[in-house]
Amino acid sequence: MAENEQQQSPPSKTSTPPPPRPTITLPPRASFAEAFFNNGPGTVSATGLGFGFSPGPMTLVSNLFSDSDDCKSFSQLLAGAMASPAAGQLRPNFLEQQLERSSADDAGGDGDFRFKQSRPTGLMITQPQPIFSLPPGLSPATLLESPGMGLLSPGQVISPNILKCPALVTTTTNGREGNKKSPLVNSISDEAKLNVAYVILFSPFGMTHQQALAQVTAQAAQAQSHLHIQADHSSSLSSAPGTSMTQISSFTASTTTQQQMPLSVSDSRLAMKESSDFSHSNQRSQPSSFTVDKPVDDSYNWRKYGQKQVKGSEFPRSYYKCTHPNCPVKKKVERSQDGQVTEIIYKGQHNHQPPTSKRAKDTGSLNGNSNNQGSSELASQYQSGNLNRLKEGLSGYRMSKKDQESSQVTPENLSGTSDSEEVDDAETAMDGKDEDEPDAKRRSYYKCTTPGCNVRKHVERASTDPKAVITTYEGKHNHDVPAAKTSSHNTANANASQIKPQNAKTDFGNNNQQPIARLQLKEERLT
DNA sequence: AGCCTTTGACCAGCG
DNA sequence: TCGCTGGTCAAAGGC
Repeated sequence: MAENEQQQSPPSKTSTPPPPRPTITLPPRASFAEAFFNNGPGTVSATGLGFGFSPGPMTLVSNLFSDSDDCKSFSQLLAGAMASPAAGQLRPNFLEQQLERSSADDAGGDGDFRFKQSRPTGLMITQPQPIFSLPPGLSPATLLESPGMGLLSPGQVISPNILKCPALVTTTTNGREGNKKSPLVNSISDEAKLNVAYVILFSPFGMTHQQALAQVTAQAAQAQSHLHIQADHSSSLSSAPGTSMTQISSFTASTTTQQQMPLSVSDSRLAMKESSDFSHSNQRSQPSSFTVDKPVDDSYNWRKYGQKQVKGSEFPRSYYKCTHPNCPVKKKVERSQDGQVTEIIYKGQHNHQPPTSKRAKDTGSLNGNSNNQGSSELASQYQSGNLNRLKEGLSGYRMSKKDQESSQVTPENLSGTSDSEEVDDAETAMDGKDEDEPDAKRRSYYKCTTPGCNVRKHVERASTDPKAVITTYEGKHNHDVPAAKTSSHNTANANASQIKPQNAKTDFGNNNQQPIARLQLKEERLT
């Protein structure tokens, strides 16, 4: 860390110093163990159905929103998912689904990629008190529309507390590669970036989403408390490293990931944070000691071949190549001075399977039985499984010339594709997976009944636990949220209300704030 | 010995 | 053409 800080002295060349970013510094939170094992009553599933004791990916996300007072770190949430018996039920294709849907969401083709298509039209944002300020022009809605909220499903009740959480995955679209500016983002102050909890929706091409998940999971071992809310006028969503943060690591040291964003199929952008392996026996809140400059653990071996201070980025960018012979994959990693990986951009596609045996060093695991390792192994397993088919299907996405050249597929590039086909492919692939899975899931499909609205919802329930639900949305509602009405389907809201009755309003001090509206899941009925 | 990181220099694209 | 910038090379050194 210190090494990084020292070596990354400001470049001599003049570069416009980025405006100060709103920084949220969190106080040390409860131990990881507490958060991990005591999944309190505040748990709300993303779908509102509640995962209860068996958190899944969505639960992780939900937890972000369910946690009322004390922010649980995303790491904690992830860790919880991995440790849970339901971890095995973690939809290996969950992220894929998100990917699919998010991709499909872009059918709008307005060039302004947002995950908003997946967002609820009226996400309810609850907040006990103002926690942070958003830059002028940045409304909560904007926040939620950001890719960072890609996993948020309609109906979720979101607590801005999420914004206090150590954020995990962030995305950036900057530089020459993805300078898609969104009107919304453009309205945001320069250099302001949004750093929100971002569950790996997209993985790097050669990397399965499971691996991405594994990485995030590995990161779960690292409790970090910092989050920047920044709006980057030049990016749909950027990762913003924390310049100021309260580090709360409950684990033993080490490295790995965090993730991120615009998705690429043959190439994705991934923002990962270094994560720590952890041992359940050591889950005290304590200052973390990050091991910096270690390649993010994504099951592949990388060799750093360069580092540069990139203009527009306050942090140096490192260049890595996959060490596998003839593998063209490269990745760019930006780290903050505190060692946090703020952005990872993959380029190319691995032409090989991930190394079967993890490098002993890559994670810096102090106990050879880290989650990280397990995660990687898990990822590898998935890698060779049906997910590959899904990935292959994804590779069919159209890429713009630029992206083809860079082997990157940003969400923008996905627009115009036959999302329905892609989704179908994905679903087909997943169906095939089910056949192999002893733990069959039940796949329900819903469609918004509003005329002309093509939003679809896919609800998966574990056969073994009806409460274990993963809901993925496809498309964007082209209509307003129906008038609020009591609905048994509006469980999310109900749950949220139970959990945070006091957080009935949002106070971001933003004029663009929209009236609180709770998504009516009920409207989406199977057709 | 092999692999990796570091780091200054070089190159190519772009305005 | 020139300067800026991002990306890459490659030598040196460390582990």
